[in-house]
Amino acid sequence: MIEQILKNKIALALQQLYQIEISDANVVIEKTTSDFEGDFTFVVFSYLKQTKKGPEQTAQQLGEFLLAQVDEVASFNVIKGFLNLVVAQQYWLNFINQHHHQPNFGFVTKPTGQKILVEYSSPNTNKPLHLGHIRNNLLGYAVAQILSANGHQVSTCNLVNDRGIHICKSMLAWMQHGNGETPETNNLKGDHLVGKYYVLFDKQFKAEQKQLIEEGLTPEQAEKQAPSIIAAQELLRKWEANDTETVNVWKTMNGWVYQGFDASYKMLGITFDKYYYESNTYLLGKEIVEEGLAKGVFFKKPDGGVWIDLTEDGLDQKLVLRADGTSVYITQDLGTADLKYADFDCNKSIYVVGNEQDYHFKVLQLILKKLGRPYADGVYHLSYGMVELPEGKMKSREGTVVDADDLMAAMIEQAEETTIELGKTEGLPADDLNDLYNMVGLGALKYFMLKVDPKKKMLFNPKESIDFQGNTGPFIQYTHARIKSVLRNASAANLSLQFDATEVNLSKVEKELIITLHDFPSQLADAGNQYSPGVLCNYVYDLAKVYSHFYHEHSVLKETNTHQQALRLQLCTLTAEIIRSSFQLLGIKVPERM
RNA sequence: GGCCCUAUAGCUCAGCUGGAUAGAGCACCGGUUUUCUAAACCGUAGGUCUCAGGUUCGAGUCCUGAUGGGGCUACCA
Repeated sequence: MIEQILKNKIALALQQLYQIEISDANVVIEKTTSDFEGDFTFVVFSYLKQTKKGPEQTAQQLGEFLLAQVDEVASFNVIKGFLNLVVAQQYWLNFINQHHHQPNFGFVTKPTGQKILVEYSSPNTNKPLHLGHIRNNLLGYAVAQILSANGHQVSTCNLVNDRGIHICKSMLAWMQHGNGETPETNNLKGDHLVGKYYVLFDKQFKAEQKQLIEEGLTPEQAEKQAPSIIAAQELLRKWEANDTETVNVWKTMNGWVYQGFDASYKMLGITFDKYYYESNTYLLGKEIVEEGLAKGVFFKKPDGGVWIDLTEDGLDQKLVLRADGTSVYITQDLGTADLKYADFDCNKSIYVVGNEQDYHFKVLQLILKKLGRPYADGVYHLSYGMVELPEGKMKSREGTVVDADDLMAAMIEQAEETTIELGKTEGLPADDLNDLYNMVGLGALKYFMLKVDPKKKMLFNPKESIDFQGNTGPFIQYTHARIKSVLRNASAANLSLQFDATEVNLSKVEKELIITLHDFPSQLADAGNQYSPGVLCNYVYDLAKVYSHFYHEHSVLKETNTHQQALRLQLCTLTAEIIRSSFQLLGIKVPERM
């Protein structure tokens, strides 16, 4: 790529002209702002002390050096300390000619040797997935795909939180009020059925608390003494004692939930290489506590609880094992971290988990480091912000959640309405239309969630639904469909894809399009390095916009210069391919027509 | 109390390791269809980048402090 050549030669120039020693990796060049002539810009200000010359003079000398030494540099101009370099048209034409028909252009095919495990989704099995889970799932899936496209060996896993007091709450309510109701008898999706009883428990629990408070108890007392919660805790004890009936109910209800989750995951288009279940892992980590005590990393308090003192690292003291010998969250996570490392031998382990657990993961990584785990440095918490509604935070127990299944269905329905409204249904069979509604509705949803910087909280307004115009998934899908249409027509007319470089002229927008296409590999790398699908979203949107501009300025099929036409066809081909492959990484499908 | 995140146009968001006149979309107003798909394109308008200092050739970006919003931290996961 040209950037590398330029950096290399700039480093050489600095060394030969001014005896400045700098590695080409540290040379920074950027794309020239559109208001100025040139393709790449090198800013000389920071080198002036060493060159002992003025900015214009320094830039001028560097420009002359590059012009003489680098074939690809056609000309240059200097404005203050900015050296603008113009790359020869031949370079751009060669680039498009070489890569226009390369599938998965920009993907790293040579393995980096890095093994990465991405844990995401990690749902509780007491209620259906909601909007927040959608963000998690899409992020985890997309990040795994992007890392894979960057040449890493990526695996994914889902740590299912299938035990604990919250599950017992749903179980209890079902045992009390379910009358044997099942997903089949009621034709209700399994996870929704279980969620219904979770809400029912909470209602009952709240009512009991209210009554106890009226009877003179404090709110704290009422919360602890309500019959429901006592019964749920009893159920948890029975579960831990492996009581047959309890375990059977637990298995049955979790089974319903898994069926429901599978359907939702399928709809979302996400998969996992491995499932971990907390019921199998929740006892892990106790040996590590022993190990830590022996190593002096942990210490025991008089009551028997085991702690770690992280005050020197700017954190607090943290409990790692209760006085009664039972685990806390971090105990299990230590054990699970070891387990994952044993299973996958990964040098990078990514946890896609909400930002309310920032502190927890800081602690986890710190403990792993202090224990001398070889994989500790590779632990990375991909923290994402909450999805908020206009009314504020979602509360699953209060029913103010946006359900994942409902939302997806609503998006697809919206896509259908809009498609019909625009009269785009002509000539397509019903099956294809249904596929299209799915692609567009889910594409809108996915793009909407992925384009936002993960660490920022985001606002989702279900009433306004999601736009299909502007910076959206459907706009980009539409761009793809239009290109495909052009390519279909071109193929029907047997148009040539070969051009002679001496017979073509690059217009401004054609060149802009080539430069944007050329930039894809580095954007993909950025998205990988930053674990941010948003980088890719913004890039593809930018590409689609540049293409649209090109589309409106030039016609392809009616171009009479066959060389120029071939060039344009190549531009179309590569644009469509990059849109397709990028969207694939984001988990979004692209239609051939829409 | 301590720690973390965040603040950019009326709204939702970009702005990469500091670079030239801070960008999109939506909404608003105006224009474009004998031209390969108008879910499109073009144009107008909209900004003290929360505030105050500092670092330097140069700050939306880095540092310090203040304020607003969110989160975590007191044996839940």
